[in-house]
Order: sequence, then structure tokens, then C-alpha cells
Amino acid sequence: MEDLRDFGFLVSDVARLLRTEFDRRVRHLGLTRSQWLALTRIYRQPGCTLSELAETMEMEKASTGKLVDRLEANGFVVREADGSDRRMKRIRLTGEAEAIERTMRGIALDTLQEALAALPDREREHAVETLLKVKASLQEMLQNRPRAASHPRANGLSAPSEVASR
Amino acid sequence: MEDLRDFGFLVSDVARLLRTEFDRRVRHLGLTRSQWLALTRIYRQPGCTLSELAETMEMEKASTGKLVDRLEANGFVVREADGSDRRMKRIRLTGEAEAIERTMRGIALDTLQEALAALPDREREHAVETLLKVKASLQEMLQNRPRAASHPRANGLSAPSEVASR
DNA sequence: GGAATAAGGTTGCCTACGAAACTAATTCGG
DNA sequence: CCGAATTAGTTTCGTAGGCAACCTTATTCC
Repeated sequence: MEDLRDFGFLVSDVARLLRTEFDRRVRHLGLTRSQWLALTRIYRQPGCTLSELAETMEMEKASTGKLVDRLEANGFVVREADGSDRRMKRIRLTGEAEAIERTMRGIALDTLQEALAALPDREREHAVETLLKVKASLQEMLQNRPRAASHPRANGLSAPSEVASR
Repeated sequence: MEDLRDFGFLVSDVARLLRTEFDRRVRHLGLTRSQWLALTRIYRQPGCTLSELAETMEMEKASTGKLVDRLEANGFVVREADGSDRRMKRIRLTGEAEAIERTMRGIALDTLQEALAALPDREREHAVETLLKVKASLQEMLQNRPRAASHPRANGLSAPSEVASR
């Protein structure tokens, strides 16, 4: 019962360590893990819109937009207008992005391989299954309470009291 | 072999979802998950220095410092000078911080319980063991290559070649 | 056809972290 | 005892991501 929390800590720790290590290995390429992830998605659905990308990356549109901003600033991606719907912009990889993408993929594999070296295949697969369940559960939790609907932006900053419960 | 990467994605996804869900639940208390974590550590070692805290939180000193900045700004923590060594400051919880800490602890437990509801105890324990191994492995990786030692800041920005390998 | 609504993006603000560079204080070696 | 190395913290900069509040187009629905 007590190690329930351990699980939460551990997942966060591993995620952070993983990202840090990966970032170090690819710093010289000018990309980060998140950016490389985005590239991979865009590679698989060229010309996707921001909303689509946000969807497949399971992130907010705003965050995704900023990610794309940086990718564009670094010349890995371009936003081009859509002919029929002037609201959306289609995202495409630039040429060089692809080569980089392949390199990063390799580094990612190396990193994981090293980090999981001491893990029997069975154990890793098991962990993946477990994590998938937890992820699904969390997605449902977040989805079923996606922030107090739209407009009711009634009370501004008033802190909703309750503090010492439980 | 291919789902090696899945593992990496999953861990990051679960960590992100977990933090988001938790943040939503405690937003009204004025604390975030990271802040609450820090409070817990400080609670267990009152009067610790920033470096000590950074150590136990397994984070950089700079990041830890900013975390403490926010906690202090919100009145949850104070920094007081040390008598013997004028460099360091001792960190202590304020009174109200403790009550909050207890509340947050409960919310964390609830959140985890919900997220892991569909998981048999055995499976969760198994996952914790696995994650511990991975974490240890990553810590070693990061430690054994903590960025080009101290001073040898020789070749400034020259990208270490290798780009299109693999 | 015109107003209401929805969809696509962007901007602003906030937290979280890491890396590097810098200041001040302390310890160490000769 | 003094200068060099170490240690404690901070500051600056950059990336990542969430939430809320907009514009701007499209759609829909009287």
C-alpha cells in the first residue's frame, strides 16, 4: 500500500533521467528528445495539421505549436498554408530533417539498450504491458474531467478554500 | 527489439499524464507535484541545505534552487543563514506547510490508487522492481559521464562530427 | 443570409529542469 | 600564511508542457 507512491516517484524519476541522458547524447545534433519525437510523427504523416500532430503526440495544441516553432526555427520543418481551409497550416519535414531523424533513432535505441541492458526481455515486455494499462487508466481519468467546460469563467483567482482536509 | 523504444515512450507518457492529473487535483492548494515532493523531503530533513536537498531530490542545484524560490514565495519555506558557514542557507518548513503536506500526500495516494486500480498488487510490485533497476542503470550512465569534467573547456562548440552514422 | 458556434492556431503566463558561467566563502597545499 | 582549488548558491538562457484567453476562418442553424 505504501509503495503505491513509490510507483509514481519511480516513473517520474526514470522519465527524467532518460530524457537527461538522451539530451546529452544528442545535444550536438541540435535536437532534443521531444523534437525528435515530433519529427518521427511528422515523418509518418507528412502534411499533417497542428491539431493532428497534437492529437497523435497526446499533447495540448499550444504546447505542440511551440514545439513546432522551435523545429521551424531550426530549419527542420516548414508550415505551409492549406489551399482550401485558410485556418490550418500543413507541417512538412525539410530534407535534412530526415537524415537527422535516422541518426536520432539510432541514439535512442542505443540509450534504451544500455539502460535496459540488465533486464531480461520478458521483464521488459511485462513492464511495457503494465505501463500501457496505467497509461490507459490515466488517459481516461484526464479525459473524463477535462477542466470545467468552456465558458463558465466565473470566479477569477479566489482560492477555493479547503486546505486541511483528509 | 523494436518495443525497446516503446518502453521509453511509455515511461515518459505515464510520467507526464501522472503529473498533469495530479496538478489538476491540487491546483487549488497552490502547490504542484514537484513542490509537494520538495516539501516532503524537507519535512524529513529539516534545516537541510540546498545542496543536500538537491542531492536527495536527484536534481541539479540550480533547478532545486528555483523550486525553493517558489516555495518561499508562497510562504511554505524559509531560508535562514547558517552560523558557521556564511555560504549556505538552511531550509525549513513554515507552520502551514505541514498541514498542506498531509493533504497533498492524501491526494497523491488517491491519484495513484485510481490510476493503478486495475493493477494486481503483484503486477505493480513487479513494475516497481523493474523500474528500480532501470533507474539504477540510468543513474550510473549519467554519473559515469557527467559532462566533460571540470575545467577542460577546450574545444568550445565544435560539434563532435558523427551525424549520419548508423 | 446572418448570427451563433465550432475549429485551428497563437500568445501570454507559469512550473519544471538542465547547462554554463559567476560570486562569495572556505579549505588545502606548500 | 597565501594563493589555488573546492564548495554553496545564484543568475542567465533554453527547452518542455499545461492552462486560459484570444483572433480568425468555417460551419451550422435558424
